[in-house]
Amino acid sequence: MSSRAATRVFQGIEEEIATGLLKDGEKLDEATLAERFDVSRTPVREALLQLVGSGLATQIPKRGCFVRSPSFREVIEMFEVMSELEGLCARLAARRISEAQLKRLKQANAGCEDAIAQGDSDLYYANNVQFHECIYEACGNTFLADETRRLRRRLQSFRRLQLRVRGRMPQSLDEHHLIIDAIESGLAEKADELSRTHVMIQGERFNDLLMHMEQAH
Amino acid sequence: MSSRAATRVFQGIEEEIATGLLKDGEKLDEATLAERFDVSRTPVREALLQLVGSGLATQIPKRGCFVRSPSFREVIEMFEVMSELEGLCARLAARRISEAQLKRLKQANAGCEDAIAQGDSDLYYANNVQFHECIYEACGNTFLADETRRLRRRLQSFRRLQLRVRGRMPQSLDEHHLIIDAIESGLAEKADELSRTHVMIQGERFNDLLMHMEQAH
DNA sequence: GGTGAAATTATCGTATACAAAAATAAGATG
DNA sequence: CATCTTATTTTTGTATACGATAATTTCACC
Repeated sequence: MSSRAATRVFQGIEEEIATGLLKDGEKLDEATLAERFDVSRTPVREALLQLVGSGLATQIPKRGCFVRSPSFREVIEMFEVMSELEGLCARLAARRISEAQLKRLKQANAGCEDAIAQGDSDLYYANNVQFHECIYEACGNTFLADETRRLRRRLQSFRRLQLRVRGRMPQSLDEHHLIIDAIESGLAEKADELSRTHVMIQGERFNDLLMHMEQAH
Repeated sequence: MSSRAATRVFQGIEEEIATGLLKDGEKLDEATLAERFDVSRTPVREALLQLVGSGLATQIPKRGCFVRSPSFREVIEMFEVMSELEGLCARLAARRISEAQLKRLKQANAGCEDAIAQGDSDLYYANNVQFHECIYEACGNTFLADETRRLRRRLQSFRRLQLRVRGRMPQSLDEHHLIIDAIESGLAEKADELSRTHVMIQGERFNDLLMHMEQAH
């Protein structure tokens, strides 16, 4: 955790948006937030600026900031882009990965297997992050890796829910194995294709999940 | 022009970085900038935050902000991502473009032809922007379009130089024609492939340009 | 003369104060 | 009673003031 109040507020608001405490369209009142986080308006304003920068809020001049949860359509659009970026990472990784990186990639996946054996979805989540992180590093394009992480972060809250969807974890693991094989064999196009569908399936699962949640209502 | 001082300062610094007045690694001193733009430190700090957010500066806690021009390697990396995004835009556009959008796409390209006939590189640049803008709109993915524009904007200063490279404009136009044909025929994969190479050639040309500039020294 | 510690200085990060603009409420007029 | 105008209030955007931390300088000691 950073010692800066501004980042504390930023992460705080970010989390409240993710957990649904702050809903879409809700006004982010500077004075109220300042009081709630027990700081002055200055760090709150800095946090709001960063929120706008990362797309979680919109700012209307002289009218204030408002929560901007992406619409259903927008989430699908983000998954469409995410699948492309992940695909590119995998394609490049297939050409550029080192032995050490490949080893770590396999270790991360082994961690995923253990998590499934233990039925621990949080542990799976952590190892899954590692798995993808290995590919990002192996792609040899720092800018691409950063951009992909950024988008992954934005999709995080939607992604985490998906793992709870029945039967997703074992299927995800199967896909990981195929991706590793393709990368290890240097089959760039195959690794790309597999990764793209790996992500797009998550997008579709998100769709299923929404349907399910709407039915529950 | 915005009425906000913060955005004025942001755009001002942005331009000074683009024109080379502020060089890589140079310190962005809050007090100095405040005096130069005739505002207080508050809007300067907001501008710096935005600069950091858009990757033009880095911030070291308790030590201040510094200009962060992308390295040669990073520019190449950005082109690598850009080519992928442009490719995705074209692939989706091939599936989703409307008649009206296709018409505007052809008009933009006709504008490019005129510009070449007149030998006007600025006019070519303007119509070229229109050409790509049409594809962004036609891809039917607002998020993708926004992200691609964002990256295009960051590469702008490097891109503009390239058109001056000998023989680039006519070649670029040929590529446009092929892309239009692929999109019109609904050949998604072909449109993707053509667009990707279209951008990557620019990356390579940027490479050539750098070599040339280094020789001139 | 060189090295290390303490004092000084500078700058960042935050709080508060003020000004300007917009939203809201109140009142007058038809 | 509705509507337009005007006054009040709320809130944003900017300036200034202050405290804390890191960089720098000074000075003692080896």
